[in-house]
Amino acid sequence: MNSKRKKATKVRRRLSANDREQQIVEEAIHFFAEGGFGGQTRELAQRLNITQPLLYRYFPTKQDLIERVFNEVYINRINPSWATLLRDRTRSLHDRLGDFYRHYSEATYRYEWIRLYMFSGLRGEILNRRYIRIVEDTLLMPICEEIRDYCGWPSVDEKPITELELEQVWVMHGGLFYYAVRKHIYHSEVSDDFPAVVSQVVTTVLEGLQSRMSKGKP
Amino acid sequence: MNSKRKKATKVRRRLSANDREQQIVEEAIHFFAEGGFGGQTRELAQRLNITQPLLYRYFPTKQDLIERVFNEVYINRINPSWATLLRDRTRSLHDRLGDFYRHYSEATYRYEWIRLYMFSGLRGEILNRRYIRIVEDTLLMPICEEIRDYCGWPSVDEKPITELELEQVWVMHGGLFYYAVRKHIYHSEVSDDFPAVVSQVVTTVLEGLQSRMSKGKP
DNA sequence: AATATTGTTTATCATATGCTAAATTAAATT
DNA sequence: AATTTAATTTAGCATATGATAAACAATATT
Repeated sequence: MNSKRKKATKVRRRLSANDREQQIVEEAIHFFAEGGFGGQTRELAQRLNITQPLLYRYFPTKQDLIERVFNEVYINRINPSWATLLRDRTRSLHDRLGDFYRHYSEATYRYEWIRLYMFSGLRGEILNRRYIRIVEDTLLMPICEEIRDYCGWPSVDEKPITELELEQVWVMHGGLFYYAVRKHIYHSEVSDDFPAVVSQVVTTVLEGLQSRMSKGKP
Repeated sequence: MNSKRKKATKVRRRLSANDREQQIVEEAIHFFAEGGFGGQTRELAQRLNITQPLLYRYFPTKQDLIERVFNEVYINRINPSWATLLRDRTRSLHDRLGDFYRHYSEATYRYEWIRLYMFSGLRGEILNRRYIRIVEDTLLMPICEEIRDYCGWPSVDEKPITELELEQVWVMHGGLFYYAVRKHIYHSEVSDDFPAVVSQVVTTVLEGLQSRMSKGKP
């Protein structure tokens, strides 16, 4: 049994190519999220307890590894069901937005996600513009439409969403995102009750917009 | 006269120590804002049309230059008169906030400012936490107080500003800041009428919060 | 058990990069 | 004009860093 336990606890020196590759990607996510893409491959290898040239067996260049990290972190992170949730008019818009931001924040307001996203943006990667486009089209525009309905404004068929309406929602969305920036990038003190913040903000925005209903806007 | 013009237009090869130092700092601001603090001193020197070792006559280390850049960009950027402006109850709060964000955005929503700020944050510099502290104490808290007055809520003496009230203002402030992040970091399309965005958002937030007055909050 | 496969390491290259010392030369001073 | 001062350049060091080739060794196959 001693030998068995030994066998069980012994760290396998060799992993299958698939396992090793996945292990490298996982560690690279943490590594690059902490220090940016300027981080050295030797240091990454050290954290993995492997030699640096081994990285190059799995990823021909450092850039290839970085792109793999992008794919791992950002592909399929936007759940299509969120748009469905947002459009479910059997529920109050306040509750829908609260639920949505609970899901959305769980998926994206994470240390690695936020930091890699900002590093990527500063690098000028297309990733960010692409992601923003998707957020706008599949999440913010639907929110705009639901706000139209909530406020009793004309439907989108009658009048397209204006730039200002979208910007209004962007400020809310960006303001909530900025909560995560303060937390994970500035390491600043933030409220530990994010759902309460969302509830408060959503209420304020919805009531604020609704109060214009009588004034004939948007 | 020919010689005189020649003399006037001729580029001086040697600058006074002060001029050269200032010139280096100016270029370093643009240089580091573009590519981050990992940018090479040789490339910076090339942009200045000087040799790289000359940089080290003015700044003993690269880090010293970086710190000088921080000082140049972030010291005394918060104008104390803004707080005065915000507290001027002879004007409508909507107008005061509009004016404030016009000034504030002119000072900080700039390519260099935004990007260096984010690079700095990702690096873990104390700069950001220090700056946030100042923003909170001298700008956001006064805004919270003015909102109290606007909504007819109890004064700060009777009841301190709650965490949630501050977070509400942070979301507005961060949302507007995020406009600049979208523009200067993601290079995304944003409305070119920022004052209109501010006016819209401020109206929404103020009306939204005021509509709770009857409900006995904050 | 012998052989083949492939995951891993060792040794190393080429270039990048922060920084220094000494030489050079433009400008100021005498 | 000669001399001094100081801004600037030339040459180069030490280490960092992405990447490669070949040797090695654990595991799978025969």
